[in-house]
Amino acid sequence: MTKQTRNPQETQSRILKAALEEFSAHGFHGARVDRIVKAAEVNKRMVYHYFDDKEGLFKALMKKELDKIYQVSKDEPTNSLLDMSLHWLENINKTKDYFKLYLSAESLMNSGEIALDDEHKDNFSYSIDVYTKLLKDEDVDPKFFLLAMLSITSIPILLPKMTEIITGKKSESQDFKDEYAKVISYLLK
Amino acid sequence: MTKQTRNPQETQSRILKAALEEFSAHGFHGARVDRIVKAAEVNKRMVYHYFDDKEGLFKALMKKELDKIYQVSKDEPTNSLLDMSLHWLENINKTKDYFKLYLSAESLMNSGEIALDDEHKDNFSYSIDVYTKLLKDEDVDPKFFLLAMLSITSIPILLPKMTEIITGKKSESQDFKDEYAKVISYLLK
DNA sequence: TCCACAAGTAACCTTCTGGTTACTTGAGTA
DNA sequence: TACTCAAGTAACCAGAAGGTTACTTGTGGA
Repeated sequence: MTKQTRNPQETQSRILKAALEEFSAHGFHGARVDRIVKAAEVNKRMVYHYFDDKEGLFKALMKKELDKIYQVSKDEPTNSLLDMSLHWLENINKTKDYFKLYLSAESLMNSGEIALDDEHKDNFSYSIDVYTKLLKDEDVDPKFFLLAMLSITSIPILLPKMTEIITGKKSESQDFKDEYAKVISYLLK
Repeated sequence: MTKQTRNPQETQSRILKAALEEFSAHGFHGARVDRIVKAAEVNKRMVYHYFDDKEGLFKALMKKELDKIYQVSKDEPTNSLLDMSLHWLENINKTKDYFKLYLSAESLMNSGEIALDDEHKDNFSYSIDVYTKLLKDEDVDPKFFLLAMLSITSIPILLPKMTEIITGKKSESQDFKDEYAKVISYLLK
């Protein structure tokens, strides 16, 4: 196999990689196509060739990252509330990018600028089922419980700066996770 | 007092009001000065006259909204973890706008586009003190505990769409608050 | 071997958008 | 009353940003 002068798949994945960086860091409106193109070292035309427009690129990324959520979801334990929550905390790095992209999507959806596919919405039914069983004797709506758990695990991703200001640790660090896991254990004891 | 044809204070507050809407809905980069100007029914020049530039306007808003946080903080009960958390949930509408603005500020800070005044950082020391006392016999770092409580109360604001998808209720509704309060009670029982 | 089409390039275009210029008008005050 | 300066207006501008045009080049199949 000789080195190819053309490589559509690599071109696409280079674009996606650079776009993920850009959208995560700056959000949809803050992201610059020219920066993506430069970082990916591809011709600008290629972005439009493969993804139609900025929005198409964004949606392609969302889809790709949603798959990673499924991966983590697949391995979720079902035996206890605590283990489930710790599982999501443990896998924060895999779900991180999706949440960051989703944050942009939220306001875009609210202002009617984009509509997300339904697969992004059907994402929670499995977890709700499990929570329903585990919480059947409690006066707590499993859907609201899920939201609370989601909150706890996603905030360090969505507000890394605030997280660091408050706790003094970077949310990616093991130190952070260890100490935060104690809080979750305390809440679910 | 005759009706004035000029009213600098009202002009400023009209700009601020419209800007809050715009920045909350679209984030800093998604916000459009022209839309703010149109909604506020003022001349575009006035924005630059009073606030220098888009960033100045954004910072002025952040400052204004931070004051509301202090208001809620001032009335925070100190007797129990549960009451403290419920207090923030109860006052979600007052703190809402600050959180939404802060969300923009996070990525702007990370990419070095703006720097926030220190007052936005010193915001948590009081709560940490209270938590420290209440948690003195537990193996839990109060700072991390604060982060968890902050997460739970802020996510419905930051991700209203996701909140609605999961729970089926709008995060502003009393229905939502009542049901969510049960989760918090369960966690802090 | 040749052809059709996907892959890739460079330069360009249009619209949007934050910000400005140059000006007028009203209000407090000496 | 006249002067000064803040308040307000309309038209304009430069540059940024997303997207396109018109073109060349490589590759896989008939």
